[in-house]
Parts: sequence; structure tokens; C-alpha cells
Amino acid sequence: MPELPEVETVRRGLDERVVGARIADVTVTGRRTVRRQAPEDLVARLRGRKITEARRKGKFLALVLDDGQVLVIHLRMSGQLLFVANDSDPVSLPAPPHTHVVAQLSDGSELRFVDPRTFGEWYVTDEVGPDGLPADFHRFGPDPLVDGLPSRVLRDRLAHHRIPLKTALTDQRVVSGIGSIYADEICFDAGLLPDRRTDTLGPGEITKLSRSASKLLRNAVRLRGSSLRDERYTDLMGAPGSYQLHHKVYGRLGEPCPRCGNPISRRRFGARVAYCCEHCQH
DNA sequence: AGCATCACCTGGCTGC
DNA sequence: TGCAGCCAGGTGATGC
Repeated sequence: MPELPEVETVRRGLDERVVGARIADVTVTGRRTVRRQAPEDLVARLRGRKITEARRKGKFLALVLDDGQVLVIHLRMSGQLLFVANDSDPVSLPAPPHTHVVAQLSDGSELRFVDPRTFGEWYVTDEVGPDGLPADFHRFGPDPLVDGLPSRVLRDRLAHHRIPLKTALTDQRVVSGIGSIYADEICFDAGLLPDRRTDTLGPGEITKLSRSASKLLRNAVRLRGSSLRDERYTDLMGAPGSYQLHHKVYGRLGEPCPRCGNPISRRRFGARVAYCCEHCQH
């Protein structure tokens, strides 16, 4: 699932390919992708606008427009943004199945949104905060890459929670951008069990957690995110990432722990599941 | 207020 | 081999 490193990779692609371009027209075919406003309202707000900036908060993409409005795109589970250049091979031109939105740019290129599970979302808002991002983004916690996540900040944000660590890490109000995969990997790196209650964490453990999170997310961005077999995450040009080759616990049930050799296990808590090493995570 | 649970959806996997 | 049924996953709504 696209998490911070995958969304950041897409954002960098947008920065390179669509920032500075003008939107000629938008076609909305999916019934669910545009749901906070009428699709024709979204189209009217976008038509003729120039994209001035590609920003991100956690897993949310924010394309800033020349009139100050912001196009927000969330990929959720299976959303994919694809750029099709105006000189593309005609064979690649037909939109793939589950294409729900197409933005035609004035130079003839296209930005396509493909999303089989239809959880992904597009909306345009003019309610923008002083930072130029949508005002409702203020409810989300700091983005470890954009805002940083020093241990003092993490400690404060975990202070009034008594919930499993993975639940806190994946709660976007606590920290922005972490999902199931990176939560498991961060917990493993920090040597902490994913169902460890947040109120039992000591200062040293929180420091370790904050360092693990920054290090791991940076590495994952460097390798352009994780592309898994049963998922379809690619960058804007359709190329997969390679951080999945460095996953130490996620999806590795029964395989030997790279640190101690004991088999990786899978713990269930609530409705969610987490991969971990029972031996070297506490 | 904080925490738990559920709804949303469909491709791909499991098990009969 | 075919098919029914289960499962993952992020967010927001709902319930306790």
C-alpha cells in the first residue's frame, strides 16, 4: 500500500513532470473517486488552472494551483497515478482498466488515476491554511521527512495514548505517513513489539523509535518505495520501487529473523496483523 | 475524551 | 480444475 516513501516518490515525479503545466480538461468516470464534491464542481475548479507546486503531508498529495486552490489526491490502498507523455507510443495510450480520472494537460500529456479498489480520492479545496496546505490537514501529526520527528516530539505525541505501538504509529493524527508495512519495519528496527502499549515505553525506547523511523523512511525513499507482488504501486512513470527487497519482517512469516535467526511470527491485535520477531523485539 | 470496531471494495489467495 | 469464501489495507463514522 502506498505509504510515505511511495507517495513521496510519486510527489517527486509530479514535481518533475506536471508542475508548471496547465490543466486543459478533466474527465471523471469513476463513481467513487470524487465524493466530497460533485465531479462537475471538481472539473470546473481544475479546468484552465496551472499547477504551481507538488506537496505532500503523510500519504496525502497536494497539488497547489495558480489561484491558491489545492487539488488533494489520496491513493489509499490501490490508487496509482500515471503520467503519459504527449509523445508516448500509441500502444500505451489506451487507459488501463479501473482508470477513474484523467487530467489532460495543455501540452497533450495526461495524468491518469487508476484504482481497482476505489478507496482513493480526489478533491479540490480553497480552504487553505497559512502554510498553503488544506486547512483540514492540521489534524494530522508531523510528517517525519517534511517536519522531522525528534524523540521529544514523538514522546509528547504518544504521551496521552494507551494503545498498541503499531496502532499509534499508523494513526495519522499521531504521525503522518506510516502504514502497516513501515510500522512493522520500524518496530523491528527499534527492537519493540508492535503490540507493546505506548504508555509502557521508556525515554530510551522512544529515542530509538524516532531514530529508526527517520532512518528507515529515508532509506525507503532513496529506493523509491516498496512494490509488492499483489499490489500495484509504481512511480509516476510506471516503474516499481525496490525497498521491498530490504523488508526484514513484513510479509516474511516463518522466515528467519535477520538479527537472531528465529522464525518471524505474526501477531494479531484488534482487526490488524503485525509481523515481528518474538525473540529480539520486546 | 479516548479507545474499539466497523464499513468501504475487489484482486488474489486458500481450501474444499 | 473450479469455485466459494476469506483477507488486506487507510480513513472516517459510529458505538461504548
